[in-house]
Amino acid sequence: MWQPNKLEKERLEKANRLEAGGLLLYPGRCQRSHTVAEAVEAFHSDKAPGSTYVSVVGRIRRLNTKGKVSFAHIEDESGRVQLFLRLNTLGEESYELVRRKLIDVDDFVHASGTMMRTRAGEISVDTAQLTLLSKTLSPLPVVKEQRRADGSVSEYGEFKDTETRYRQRYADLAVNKSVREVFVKRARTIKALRDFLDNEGMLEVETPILQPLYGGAAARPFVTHHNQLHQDLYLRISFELYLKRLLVGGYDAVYEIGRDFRNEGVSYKHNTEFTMLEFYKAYIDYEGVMDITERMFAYTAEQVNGSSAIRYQGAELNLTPPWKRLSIREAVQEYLDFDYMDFPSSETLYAYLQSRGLADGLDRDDTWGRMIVEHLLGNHIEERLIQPTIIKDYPRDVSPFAKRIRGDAAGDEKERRYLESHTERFEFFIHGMEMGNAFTELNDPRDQQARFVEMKRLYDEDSDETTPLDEDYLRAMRFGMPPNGGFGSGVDRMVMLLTDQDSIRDVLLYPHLREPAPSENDLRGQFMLDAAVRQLEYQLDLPLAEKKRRIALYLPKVEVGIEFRMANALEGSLAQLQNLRVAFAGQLYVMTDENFYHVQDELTEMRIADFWRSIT
RNA sequence: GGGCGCGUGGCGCAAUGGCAGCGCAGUUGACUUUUAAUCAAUUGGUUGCAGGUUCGAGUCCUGCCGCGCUCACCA
Repeated sequence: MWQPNKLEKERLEKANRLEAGGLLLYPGRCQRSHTVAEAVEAFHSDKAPGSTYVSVVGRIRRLNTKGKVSFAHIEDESGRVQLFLRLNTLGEESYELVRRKLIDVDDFVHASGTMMRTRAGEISVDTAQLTLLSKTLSPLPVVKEQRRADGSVSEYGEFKDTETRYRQRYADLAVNKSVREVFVKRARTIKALRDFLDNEGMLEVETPILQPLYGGAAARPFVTHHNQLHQDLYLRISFELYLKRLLVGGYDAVYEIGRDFRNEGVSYKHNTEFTMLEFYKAYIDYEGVMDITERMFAYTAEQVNGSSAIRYQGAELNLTPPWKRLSIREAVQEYLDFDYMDFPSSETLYAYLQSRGLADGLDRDDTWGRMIVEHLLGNHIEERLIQPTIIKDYPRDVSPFAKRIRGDAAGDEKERRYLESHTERFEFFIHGMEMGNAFTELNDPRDQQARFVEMKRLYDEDSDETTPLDEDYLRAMRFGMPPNGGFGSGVDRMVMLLTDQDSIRDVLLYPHLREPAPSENDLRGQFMLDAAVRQLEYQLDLPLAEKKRRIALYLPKVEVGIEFRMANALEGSLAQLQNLRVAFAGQLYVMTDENFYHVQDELTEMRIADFWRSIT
């Protein structure tokens, strides 16, 4: 339950006074003739001064009450404009609302009047009519701006506590314009990607989010259950297998932009759910995908920021094609100065890396491919790939859906082994961050089946790397899948690049956060209700209506003061309960999964640890 | 999950273990061209939660909760 603080009580009081005076606090409609930006524009193209009459709406962001004349800035999505509020123009009654500050900063208002310029030079609405559109009961955080002579804006006071900003994104957006701009650019990014892919002749499709079998990537899935069908379902970790089935169905090229879910840690570049873009195009290989990738990134950057050269975290990045392309083998040669093909097994490679002092944090039981990709590339090379770089030709055991590399070893044993153990796959990196992944897709059903089996042999059942064998996917492939190139990329990371944000959370409107501890008031209410409901549910066999009646009677009698998340803790471990202190009067029953305890008939206060001891 | 850091009025921040303070916002008053308006007065706090050490804890110790950074994990 909401417990208004001092500021909120003041606003509630104002709201009551306004309402008592017959004012509508939340009228259903208003007449808007211009957006704020249009109103300013109209003033500029105004031939005769004072001839432009506008009705604008917005939220009050600044209010300067000064005797018989006042100034307010209102803001709508298009920008801000000043309201010039004068007793003579506005009239006694309306002006009184302003002068008495019954209309506050943060309220939504409607203002009508002619456009004018104040003596200080600011274009303003000479307000003749001011109407409240929505009364704000909780004030937003205070942020003041100063516009300097050179046009730059500096802020005084900020709303920057990250936790509150993420949990109360609406307040963050309402106060921080730069945050709003990020999400405008995000929308433009996704639109640009769609436009680009549509123009490439690809068909946008939608595939299941709930899948009976997950696959297409190496990640732990979320599991859920369909009650009626008695079926476990996975939230997808990628779209890959469903999209490629569509190429079997006869589409030349398909793409999907949507949400993936991975049950893994969060970081500045990982969120449990994130937006993925995947496309598959028949009759091209990974070289073709590279070309599309480069053009797509350059195009999107141009659409969003007006240039394919961008500035990210102080670095100048040029997304203009062509990008640097090199094989992972060449990358290791270039950055770490050795040829890993000289160490063709995980044992020999590990021994060599140890001798070079490069084995820190490396698991000696890892597969050969993982040592190269996860360790050498991931830990030693990735962070140095600042300008867009395509790294291609990956070891096979980490690439179960990519086609073997082509080429002629010409009798050279080392080269023969290289060709045999590598696939036509590439990842690309910008500013040290992996941006996407692509292959010449495997379309030989026999090879694909062998890969599934091989993965099962190489990785434990519960390893992230393991990919469940998908019989239906193999069946689809047996019907004939055209040769094709596929692509997958994290859209959030792309938005990070284009908006110069260093955390994925800043490009997600609602990033995933832990459940916060509920306030004591919430707990009090929740606990009282739980206690009452439980008492009735388990002690009395009554019709629902009677239960409700008794709950209503019972509630006021229960006086509970607790200082923790009681509801959750009761289902938690004993250790979690140690610090709880519970005080209650009246009859109270506490439920756990197995037991049902009658606690006390009279006032009791004890630590939960003691309570637990007394009943076990 | 490990390490480091942070948590103090609505927001931003102070406080060698010794009276919890400042700015903004708010409230009251003055002001008919302000724009971080100004001037005068003024309200507002169980310092994330629970224990402990101490004559005395925002500060030190322990546990817990949350957030950030980082490592691990991770296309």
